[in-house]
Amino acid sequence: MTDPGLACCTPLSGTAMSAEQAEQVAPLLKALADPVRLRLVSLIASSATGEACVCDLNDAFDLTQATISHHLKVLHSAGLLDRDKRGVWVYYAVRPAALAAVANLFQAPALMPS
Amino acid sequence: MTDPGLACCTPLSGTAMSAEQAEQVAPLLKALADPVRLRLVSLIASSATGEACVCDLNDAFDLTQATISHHLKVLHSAGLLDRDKRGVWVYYAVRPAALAAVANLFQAPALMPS
DNA sequence: TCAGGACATCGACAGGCATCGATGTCTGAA
DNA sequence: TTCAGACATCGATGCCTGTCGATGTCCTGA
Repeated sequence: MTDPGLACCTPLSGTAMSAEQAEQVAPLLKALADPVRLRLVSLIASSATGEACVCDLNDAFDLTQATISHHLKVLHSAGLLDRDKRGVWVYYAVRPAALAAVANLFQAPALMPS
Repeated sequence: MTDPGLACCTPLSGTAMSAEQAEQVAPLLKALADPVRLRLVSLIASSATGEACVCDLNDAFDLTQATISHHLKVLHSAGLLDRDKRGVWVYYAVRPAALAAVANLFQAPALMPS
């Protein structure tokens, strides 16, 4: 739409992230972009053993067990949590690699120019 | 729900982020949790001048000008972008403080236990 | 074998969101 | 004053999502 001779500003550089990269990372951010899920990940990550069982996570929220289970499924489907069933209880643990992938976003030049 | 005498695991630690913290950061992640908006921020952040005008951003996507304008509004409303109208053109620039707030999330012990 | 508990799944509902075409607003130039 | 272009806003539409109650599945202990 913009005529080169009348460009309003310098053309955009080529160091920005690609559409493919954005499509890959956005689902991770989407999974984390909810207060409940953010706290769930935080609760699990900050536990002494690095994991937490669903029963304790349920107690931390004023939400139905079905809702917590749904949020855990979303986080698990996004690859942010590992699921381990031990007897009657189910334990969730964070996947450091997935979290690191998001963390790298905010240290890459594509997002943090300084 | 869980009887203390029959606890399935050690109680959750207290270093996790608070509900208020989660409510504050989640909107920022939500604004970034879209491939188009992620690329918009990346395009702006990686430009030589640290800002970009809407006309160039429009050209980078196969989307309507109305849609791009909507996404820019979302990012601006979330506090991630600054808006500066100069004559006919509008320039958007990233707010490093807002991006840093999100980046700090992934370096805080509440999310990154290691 | 059976009962109870932990967790997942299902169906439903309300609200939110990405996208579009159409239209409005503002600015600079003729 | 008028016109064209840059950008925002509006209304509509179809899809996605957070939440719930109800139900299903699986495991353990009696």
